[in-house]
Amino acid sequence: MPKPTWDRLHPERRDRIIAAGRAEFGAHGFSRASLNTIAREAKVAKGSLFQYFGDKVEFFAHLADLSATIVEDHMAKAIAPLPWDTDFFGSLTEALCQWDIFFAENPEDRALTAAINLEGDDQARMAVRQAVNPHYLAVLIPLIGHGQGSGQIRADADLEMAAAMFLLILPHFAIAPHVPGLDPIFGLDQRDFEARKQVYIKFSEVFRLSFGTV
Amino acid sequence: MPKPTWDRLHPERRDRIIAAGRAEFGAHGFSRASLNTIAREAKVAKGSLFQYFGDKVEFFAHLADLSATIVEDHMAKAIAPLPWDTDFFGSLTEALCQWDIFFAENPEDRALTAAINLEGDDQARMAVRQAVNPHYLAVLIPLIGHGQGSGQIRADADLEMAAAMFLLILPHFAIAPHVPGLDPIFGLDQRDFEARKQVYIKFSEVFRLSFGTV
Amino acid sequence: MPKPTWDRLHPERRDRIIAAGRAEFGAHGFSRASLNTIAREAKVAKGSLFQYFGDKVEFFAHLADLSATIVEDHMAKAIAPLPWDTDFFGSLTEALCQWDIFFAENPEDRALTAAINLEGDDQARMAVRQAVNPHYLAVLIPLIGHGQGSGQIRADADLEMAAAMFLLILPHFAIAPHVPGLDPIFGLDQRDFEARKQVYIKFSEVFRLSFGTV
Amino acid sequence: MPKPTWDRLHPERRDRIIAAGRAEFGAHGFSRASLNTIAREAKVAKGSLFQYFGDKVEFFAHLADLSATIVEDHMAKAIAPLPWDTDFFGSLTEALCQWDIFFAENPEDRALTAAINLEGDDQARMAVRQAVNPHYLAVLIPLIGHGQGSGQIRADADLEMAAAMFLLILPHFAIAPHVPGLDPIFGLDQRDFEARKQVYIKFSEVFRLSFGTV
DNA sequence: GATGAATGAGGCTTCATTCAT
DNA sequence: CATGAATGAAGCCTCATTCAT
Repeated sequence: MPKPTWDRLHPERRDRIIAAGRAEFGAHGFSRASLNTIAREAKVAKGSLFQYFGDKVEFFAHLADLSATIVEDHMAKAIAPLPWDTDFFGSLTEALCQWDIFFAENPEDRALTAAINLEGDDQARMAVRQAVNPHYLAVLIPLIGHGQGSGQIRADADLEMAAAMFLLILPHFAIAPHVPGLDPIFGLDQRDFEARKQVYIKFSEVFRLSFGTV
Repeated sequence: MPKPTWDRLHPERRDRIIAAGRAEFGAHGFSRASLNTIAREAKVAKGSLFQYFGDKVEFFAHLADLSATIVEDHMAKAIAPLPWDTDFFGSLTEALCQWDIFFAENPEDRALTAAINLEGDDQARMAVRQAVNPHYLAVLIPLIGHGQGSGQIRADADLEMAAAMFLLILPHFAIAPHVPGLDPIFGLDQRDFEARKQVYIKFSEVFRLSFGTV
Repeated sequence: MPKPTWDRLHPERRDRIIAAGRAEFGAHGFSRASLNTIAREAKVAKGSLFQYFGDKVEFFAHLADLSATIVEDHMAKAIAPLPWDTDFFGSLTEALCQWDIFFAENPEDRALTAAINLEGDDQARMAVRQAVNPHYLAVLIPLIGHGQGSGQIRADADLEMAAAMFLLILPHFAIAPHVPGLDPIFGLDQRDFEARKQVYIKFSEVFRLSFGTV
Repeated sequence: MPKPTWDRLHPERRDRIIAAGRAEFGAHGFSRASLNTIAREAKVAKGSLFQYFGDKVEFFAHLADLSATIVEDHMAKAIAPLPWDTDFFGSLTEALCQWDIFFAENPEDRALTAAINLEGDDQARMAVRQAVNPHYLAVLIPLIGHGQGSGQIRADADLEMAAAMFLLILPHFAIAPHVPGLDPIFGLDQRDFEARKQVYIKFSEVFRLSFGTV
């Protein structure tokens, strides 16, 4: 989606632009982020940005894609060693903890995730989610399939429903602990990691009851 | 939250402002909504808005509160006649259908709900959700309690978790059928009501398995 | 076409804006004129201009209308005393001289006329000519009718053709003496008034031969 | 006027640049045409254009020259067979029809002619008309001389005036049928060819009365 | 209590031209 | 001779808020 120019760019320059973009879009969301600010922070002429991306939406979508790739890679590695075959739902809890930790430790990716999920502009949201969703599903789908293959998820379970619920709840778990006002019940934003872990345990349990074998 | 002036206003004038505000905030979300436009549509001086509300956020929060009240009232009435005592989860499906229908038939309340849930500005989002959440909970909490009282929800079920899941999924069910790109799995935005009803049935089933008595 | 605000404006402020607008549009034509410059020269906030006019085109059209009104008023007065009844074509020559003199002495109206007639943007040109043409015709039509009424223009002359030729040639006579490169044959831009007068005499003669009684 | 490099260019490359330039300048006029767009359409590096032409004006002037050459060649051939010696003014009508047809069938040359005649930038207009006018006159002058030689134009007619009028009216007849708002009286842009032909007949008659022998 | 004119910073985007490779 | 990345000024327009009337 970026223009060919983008790929031919000196890596150091490209990195400056990415860094500035991540910071700005993360801090203010798509609509209120300023390309002026990004250009200034990246020490790049305003017009240059438009040599690389057709418009603001395209730029945001690219950053979203990059971030989602990072998240996907990290999570793929983080959950690979877990004992899914023998303890699917325990591994799920652990995966949610890893998820929590990752976003706690990577505030920029977290902020971008928030920006992506809270975008109100139709066009921007569609572009950005189209870029991001495949990355989520690339991890989720095989994982759920694995659970079914190992006999821990019921053969007749509705996998679509499971995936849909994850797609709704994962961004929430990523963001809510750090964005005030998103979760008025658990108050995820006001608890420490240990307290949050209890929530993840409960959620895994809910999931087991709904989709797991008896 | 509105200034005292607001309440002393001629009702017809107040209604014009509310109507214009609902339309504008619904159409563009908080950040991109224009007070200029609202004043013009309401046939009211720009400055007047600031006689009634301290700022844009306060105005938005008030409209959100009003809308949530409408939704709460409607849903309370709609679900009262359902046979919760004898068929809690069937009633839940039916309630979700009513929920779907209400937002299908009331595009302005739906658009406001979307605006509220997708707002990226921290301050605005907190203000607005603080105004809205109590209305959701006012319906949800007694209902869940009722399910437990009638023995259809397990005595040891985690009611907080149940409420939290609802608070996450209800706005989604309200918005997703009409906002493109929110639900890439079920594709709620591309299905007719009958197809969506199947989703609600499945969700009730998930909920029964997680929280219901055996 | 201007917004109501425009008419309620303090006259002195309005005049400053008009003066700045005439100067800038006259100097650079519509497309290359800068609203920034106009606002600065008029000592008015950039945004204010948009309180008075919907956009750049509307602003330009208003200035064109004003200028055409000035020209119409001036010419109506200037040609009223001429002996049209007894010497139509002599009066025509004299009227063309007056026309020449007016634009020689009023460089801003001349520049605006040039800007109007040379505008390449379709939308702007249509808007602006719609505003201007009626003023030309308000003088031309009765005049030509007069010539016919007094028996100096043939009864069977094609008045439409006459009007059309005037509408084409009048702006040319207004502009060409002061804009280089428009008239490579007579070289109107390189001659003094007396030499130009010879051209007007010739043109009147052409006109007499085409449309006058024998 | 182009740099020497231009002539040494591979013809196919040169043609791509010409085609892209004609399309862009014709579509938007000189000021608003974009060299970026031209380079992209011609599949040529932006910088290359500046190897062939000193600047935008020079490029435009060259394209104008080319187009005028095409028009001149076409018209010279088209009017050669007409019976100027025996029916000068009938031939004139027919020539105007050919003129109309040519520009109806060659939208790019027409658009360029419009761009040339409506250019508001002094420098650009002078450059471009200097390039174009000789082509017009190369056809007009001998033709008018011919009319005089054959005794159909009066010996004492003012040929300069005749040429000047043509130079004003020919571009108008070329453009007005296809550019809205240029001709509010005849409404050339709203008529079909047959109706326009009536205008050309009338114009020839006007010309005959002014300059023809009795 | 109502008005609405004024503000001016800031929004995204486009452009002709240069110059190092 | 060709390339195309970089520039940065300038473009039009929008906005929430203030304040004198």
